[in-house]
Amino acid sequence: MPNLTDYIEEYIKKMLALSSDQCIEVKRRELAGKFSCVPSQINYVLERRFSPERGYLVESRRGGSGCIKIYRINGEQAKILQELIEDACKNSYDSERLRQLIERMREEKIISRREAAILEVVTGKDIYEALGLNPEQSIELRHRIFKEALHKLIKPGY
Amino acid sequence: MPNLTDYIEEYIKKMLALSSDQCIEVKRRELAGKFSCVPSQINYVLERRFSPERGYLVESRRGGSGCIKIYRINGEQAKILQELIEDACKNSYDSERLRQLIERMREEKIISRREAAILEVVTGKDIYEALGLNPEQSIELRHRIFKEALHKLIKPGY
DNA sequence: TTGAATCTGACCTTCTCTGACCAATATTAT
DNA sequence: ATAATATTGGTCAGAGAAGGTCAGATTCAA
Repeated sequence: MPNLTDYIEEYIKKMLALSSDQCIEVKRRELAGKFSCVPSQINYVLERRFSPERGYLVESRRGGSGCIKIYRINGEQAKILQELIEDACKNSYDSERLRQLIERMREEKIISRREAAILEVVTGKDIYEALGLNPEQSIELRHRIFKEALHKLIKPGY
Repeated sequence: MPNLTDYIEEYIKKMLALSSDQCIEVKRRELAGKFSCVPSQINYVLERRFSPERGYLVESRRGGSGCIKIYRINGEQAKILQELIEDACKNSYDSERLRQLIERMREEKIISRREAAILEVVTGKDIYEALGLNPEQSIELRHRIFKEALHKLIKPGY
């Protein structure tokens, strides 16, 4: 009944549960070997079942003794991230609201201080007003930028 | 899991930490001997892990009693960024040019991949075109956003 | 039956490591 | 002094070892 992807997912989750720090390291080839499948199957599983949206982070290194690291980001963080994305995608926050969101993301360590700094600058109203955009355009643009940036950041691989 | 390069990097960093003045001197052969590898491996490590972009400076002297000096430097990144910014500020780069600049900064490790992703999104032309801005406004805005974001990043503390 | 999820394989990129050969500098012999 | 030699470090191409990507085949479920 369950398929290969399910088994691999289950296996990884067990490993994570056994790990002390919510973080495991695997070799793609080895793991694939353990399930007698092609290595890229592992990528598929990671993409589908261990995405940021589901509360996981994946990092990897190529080359000799390369590996794949899988982190569980704490449930709170994951929830906040989802909220933020949904929120931000619904509709136009004013610049103060956006600023608060960014601040919160930084506090929750979803983004770094530098990333927050960039986002604050590019979603601040000063830039747009100085250019003679009307308020509607300005809000729309900030909103758009924020959304796009967030989408980029939660993409697998980032 | 760590590989030879990691070990050598770690060793050098420990030495640096122990040094009083953020500067150490090593013999390439000796160091290679300590890790049972070929001498050029040391060059590889220095190139990959102790680049200026990562905040290090390497000097060497050949010949009898030659040696390699490794310094930890501060503020070098800021200098590189300053130059880039000045260039970008003088010449109003188009979106492709900006993209290349961002790419280069990422390659040089001045900004992270995530930071690069944000910058690429916010300076890409797609966002502005969809909003019906005329080309001049669009260019001006991208330019401004890029400048502001970078200025923020090189502020002390970032 | 049809569209989404799963799975495979061919090909690609990145990182590491080695070895042969090159370049520079100090030391020693003449 | 000058030339020869020894001692260092530098460069580069290539092999090998991971992991990544993507299109297409297959399977599954509505």
